[in-house]
Amino acid sequence: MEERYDPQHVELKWQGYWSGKGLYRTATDPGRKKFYCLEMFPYPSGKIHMGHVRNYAIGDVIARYKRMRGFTVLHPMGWDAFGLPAENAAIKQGVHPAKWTYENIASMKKQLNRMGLSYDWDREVTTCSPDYYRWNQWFFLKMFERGLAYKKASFVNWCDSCMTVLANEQVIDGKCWRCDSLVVQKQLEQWFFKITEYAQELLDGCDRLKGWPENVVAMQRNWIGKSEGVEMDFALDGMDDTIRIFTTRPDTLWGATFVCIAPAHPLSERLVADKAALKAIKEKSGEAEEKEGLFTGHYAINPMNREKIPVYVANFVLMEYGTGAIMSVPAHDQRDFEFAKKYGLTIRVVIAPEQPSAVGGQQSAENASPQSPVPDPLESAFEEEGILVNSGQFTGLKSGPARAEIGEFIEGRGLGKRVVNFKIRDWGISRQRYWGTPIPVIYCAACGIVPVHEEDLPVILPEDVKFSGKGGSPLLEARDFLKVSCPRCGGEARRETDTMDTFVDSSWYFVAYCFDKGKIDFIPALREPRSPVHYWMPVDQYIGGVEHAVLHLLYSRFFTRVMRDIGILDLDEPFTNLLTQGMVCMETYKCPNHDWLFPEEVKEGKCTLCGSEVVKGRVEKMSKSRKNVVDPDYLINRYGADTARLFSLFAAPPEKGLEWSDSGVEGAYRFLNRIWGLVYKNLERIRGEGQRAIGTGKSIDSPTAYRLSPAASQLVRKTHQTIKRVTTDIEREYHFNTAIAGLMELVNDLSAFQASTDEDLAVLRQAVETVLLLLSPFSPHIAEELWEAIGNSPGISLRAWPEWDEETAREEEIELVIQINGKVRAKVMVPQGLSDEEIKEKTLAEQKIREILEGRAVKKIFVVKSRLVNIVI
RNA sequence: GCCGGAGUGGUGGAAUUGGUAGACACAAGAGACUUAAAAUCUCUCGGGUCUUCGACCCGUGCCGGUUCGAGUCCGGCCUUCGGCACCA
Repeated sequence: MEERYDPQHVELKWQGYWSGKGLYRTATDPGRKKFYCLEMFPYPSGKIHMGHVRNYAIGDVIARYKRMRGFTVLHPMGWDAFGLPAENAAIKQGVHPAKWTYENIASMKKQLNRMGLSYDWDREVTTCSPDYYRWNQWFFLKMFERGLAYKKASFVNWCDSCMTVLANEQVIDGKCWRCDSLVVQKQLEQWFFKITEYAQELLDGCDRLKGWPENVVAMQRNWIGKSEGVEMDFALDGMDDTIRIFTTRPDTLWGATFVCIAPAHPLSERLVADKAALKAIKEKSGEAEEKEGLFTGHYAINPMNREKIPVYVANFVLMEYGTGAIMSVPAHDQRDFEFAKKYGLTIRVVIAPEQPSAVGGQQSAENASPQSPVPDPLESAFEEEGILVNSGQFTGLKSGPARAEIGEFIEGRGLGKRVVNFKIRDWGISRQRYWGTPIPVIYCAACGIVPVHEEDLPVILPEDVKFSGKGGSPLLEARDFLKVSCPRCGGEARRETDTMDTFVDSSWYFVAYCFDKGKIDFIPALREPRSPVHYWMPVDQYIGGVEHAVLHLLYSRFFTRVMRDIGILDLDEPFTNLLTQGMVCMETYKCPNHDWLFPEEVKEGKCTLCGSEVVKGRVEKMSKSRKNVVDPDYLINRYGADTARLFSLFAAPPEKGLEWSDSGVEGAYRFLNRIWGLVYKNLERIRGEGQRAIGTGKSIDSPTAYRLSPAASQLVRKTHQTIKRVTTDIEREYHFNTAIAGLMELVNDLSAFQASTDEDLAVLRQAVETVLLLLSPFSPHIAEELWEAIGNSPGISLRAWPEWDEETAREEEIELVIQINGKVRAKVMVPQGLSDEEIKEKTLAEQKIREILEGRAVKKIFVVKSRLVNIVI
């Protein structure tokens, strides 16, 4: 029996025990309530970082807690294993991406296991394995059948010297990250998933994401970007063509004094004579700061007032949104205003601000005087709503009603129609990359695009390819892969060489875990209502970084609906509750000679490399570039996983940023040591006497059950209060930091407790057991070790979570706070459960209060039940 | 610009539905133990005033309001972080 707390020894022992017994294998028991707890799976970069530690510690506490509460828990882990870094490693180091990836997985898995995370590794999922990605291909085929996967030409970042498409992240200052040559926008045929088909549904679903952080929901809404307006045709003067524009402000139609079209608009080539100027504006559009335009020499007719207005090509108009053409209302749109100023165009006011109405009450009266509510039309556009002026028959209406009426008018006259526009665009999934899922499509000269037959899946990514580093996908050189016969006509054909965006892999992995032993098979699920998918989905608690607030989470919501429509899922939303944990941050240090320094390179404010004074930087997200990183391995070697977990859970609530501090880690370590010492100090006594008393069958759950010393009854009470506190803190928003604080309080009381009688020892034992049970989700190894040490059979993590008794937890006496006019004047101890009248009497009888009240009239007394009295004088 | 958070001691952070501001920890200081140090344990720890025990005053970014009572609710600002960004 070890006397000293040795985390390495304890943790290895219990990790071996857990895996040996298969303690965290998923138990599918339809009789119990299920709980699916999921953390975002990592990219296997090779090493875990503190962000992982925090994410997985949070998830593990929830999984362990729910298990103790009697749920059947699914708590899986896997690998988001396709992606660029593996390919870069192949180019730079000559390692095959598969080898690199699987080696990284092995070492990261070791690290995760050292943290004592309670995963069911039987369900491990690796997205680069054919067993997994065949289903990517299967989904693709299903979506292709439904027209949800399609091919179209679109603009992409293209590097001419590397001959490849680049992701936005690989374009640095408009240049290729690899060869530094200028990146151009090139039109290429690309595969898309039609997420726009679900835009409205994804938006509506936002209202039902009650368990998601508001900001994430807001970001999703924002990204989907619905706006309602009208589309209408402006005829070109003296030509047969018309320009279709989109506006959300039909109430400003009479103020339209020019029309702008996007440089990429199909009409711009035809309308502009000066091709060189057009080319210039096309090349600059996108990142240009300054608004620039080019007069086409043509005029359009405003259909409302038959006015002839000039048509411009303008760099601030986007082809991708709306119709790629706008009517410009400089008086009421800031961008149009700036443009009109620059090119000397007419600015006509058609919306007047509403007068501050009397209904507004005091505020508007107060605010009215200092600044005039009427903006000077010459300084900026008036973009708010108001009353229409100079607007023909609609003059005098308010903006809102005017929009409705004008909308009807336009539709009635056949001038245009009311439309809904979304910002969200279809999801381009083609990547000219090797390390990804092959898109299961074959090109046949005779038949065109032919999907691979379902029974021919998976289309295996060939391993025997060359990584030249010269750009272009290695698949283009893979003859055996490329050459294929057409599934339709049998003729000679060629495979698609593009692979899928890795976000496809992560859009449904949470469903993959539902299958036992990772044997994914959606085909029976199509018919079988008892499929494990239906049992486990949706994910009850999802935990991950906020950086995925839009892409991954939105794609997953989209995929879930597609899966529903295919018939393998019976729900709309994949994640009932979402917790976005904050970043792990740390101080930064900078040396005048050596730039950023690792924390260990700083000693007493000096750089250890050159001895010069170190400048303290901001607290920033841990990152290699800032060198403000702590290696989880180092931490675990030095303090153990229990300490690492405890600290990262205690220092801040999970949704907030976590600032790393070495002394904070020390503090967590000290706390565990205190518990260790506490148990071993009393070990002989609570193993013997304590157990005997418990063994009588009576549990010490009420101070009145035995004749207990006041100190012992206080400890029983505190124990029950702590169970209540820890439980409610976990249940309510997963506030582990306050739950742990509660545990610390109980441990502090326990340390001070002197047990003399057998009853005292029984109380002590019960309190210790409670501490260990409550601690076990946070720091499971030490809890197991001490649980066994005091004579219990191992396996604390599957024990029932302790219950508290409301009656026992209640204090007999309460501290009554006495206020006079809202200020605290006295505190008295009073028995629990007095009536308001009795409390008033007690208060007024108090010596100090009598002194203060001397000669003053009491106006009123407020009593807050068992807490506070406020006397108004 | 738009959307969403956040401003509380030296620091991280507590404070159910308005009801004792600063739980719990870190750092700091003092003491005990020790030949000494580390570890451990005990005490102090928002600011100020006063004659002490103790008492009183001020204090949750700023200004105002509601209320017996505001960190919490309302109105108006300031600062800061994150996201989107010429979306018509």
